[in-house]
Amino acid sequence: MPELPEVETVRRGLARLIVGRTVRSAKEFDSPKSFPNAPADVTQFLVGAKVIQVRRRAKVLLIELSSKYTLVIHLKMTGQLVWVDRDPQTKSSGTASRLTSLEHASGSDRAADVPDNLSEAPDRFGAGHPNDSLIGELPDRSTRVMIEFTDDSKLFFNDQRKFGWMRLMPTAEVVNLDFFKKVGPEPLEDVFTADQFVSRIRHRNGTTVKAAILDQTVLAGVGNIYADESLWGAKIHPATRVKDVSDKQLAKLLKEIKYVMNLAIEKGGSTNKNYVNAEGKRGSYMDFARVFRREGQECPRHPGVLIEKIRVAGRGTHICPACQVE
DNA sequence: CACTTGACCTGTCCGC
DNA sequence: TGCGGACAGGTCAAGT
Repeated sequence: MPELPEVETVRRGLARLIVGRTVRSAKEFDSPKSFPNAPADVTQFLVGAKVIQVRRRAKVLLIELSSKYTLVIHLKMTGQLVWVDRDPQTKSSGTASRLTSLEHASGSDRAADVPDNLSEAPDRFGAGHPNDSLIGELPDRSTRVMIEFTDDSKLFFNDQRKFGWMRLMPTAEVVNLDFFKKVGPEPLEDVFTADQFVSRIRHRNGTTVKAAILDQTVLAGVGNIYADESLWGAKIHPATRVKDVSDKQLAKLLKEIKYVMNLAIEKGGSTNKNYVNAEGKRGSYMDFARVFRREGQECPRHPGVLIEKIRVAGRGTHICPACQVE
């Protein structure tokens, strides 16, 4: 799925595209799997409601409605939230300009925290053209929910693997979800310090450092791509036990997590395969990735040394055997 | 309790 | 070309 930078990119797009719009109807294509709310709830709290704001916590999107209900959405591996204007033919020309800045979310434009030795991301050319659309005519076979607004524009929840979910619930009850009770701090918030990170990750001293940063209760938002990218940045082998990583190395690791996530947000996220933003466009971080899905290519720090793919924490894992020694 | 593995699904790619 | 198996950005539940 989308990891934190991808979900944040979708959030920013939705904040621009759907805030202020009013829901006319909602249709679920594979009831009740994706959207199991009772039809009566949908009628009462979704239809007729206006979108107030779009928030994010960890990898979860929260679309707040004027009905005091919120759509809570987790995209998991292949989920997409795509907004389509009412007339697809004018999509490219009309979409962005027609929608003036309804809201700019706070803290959006913080500068990337760039470690000095990594001030330039390797700009090897990847396959992705940042604005390529991966979306054809919607709905398609992966569409699970379609929400139509009163201006005839539509929001599609597509999800090929059907791991994702969408729930309509009272806004006041969102904080009581088990996931939100357990999930760790937001890594990009300034109040989350290296000391806190070290203290939290030390509770996972017995496992590998990669498993620990993928653990959403340690910190929120790291997934497989940014785990590999940040561990390479910090020159830590992913299979190293947390107890064998020094506080200083862990502080460096957090700095790298912040760096890759900020860079990824700047690049509109990573499109490995399915991910698209709220306008159906891919992200370009993969063009800047140093190790993720680059097995067989040279390490940017070690010309002649090839990146390897191994398995750590049950996940495909990319390392430079020269800089990341267990 | 801490940690690891399988399950959830569909699609794609790779080797035989 | 067809078929089986492995694998894919996440998170739970069940197992050790």
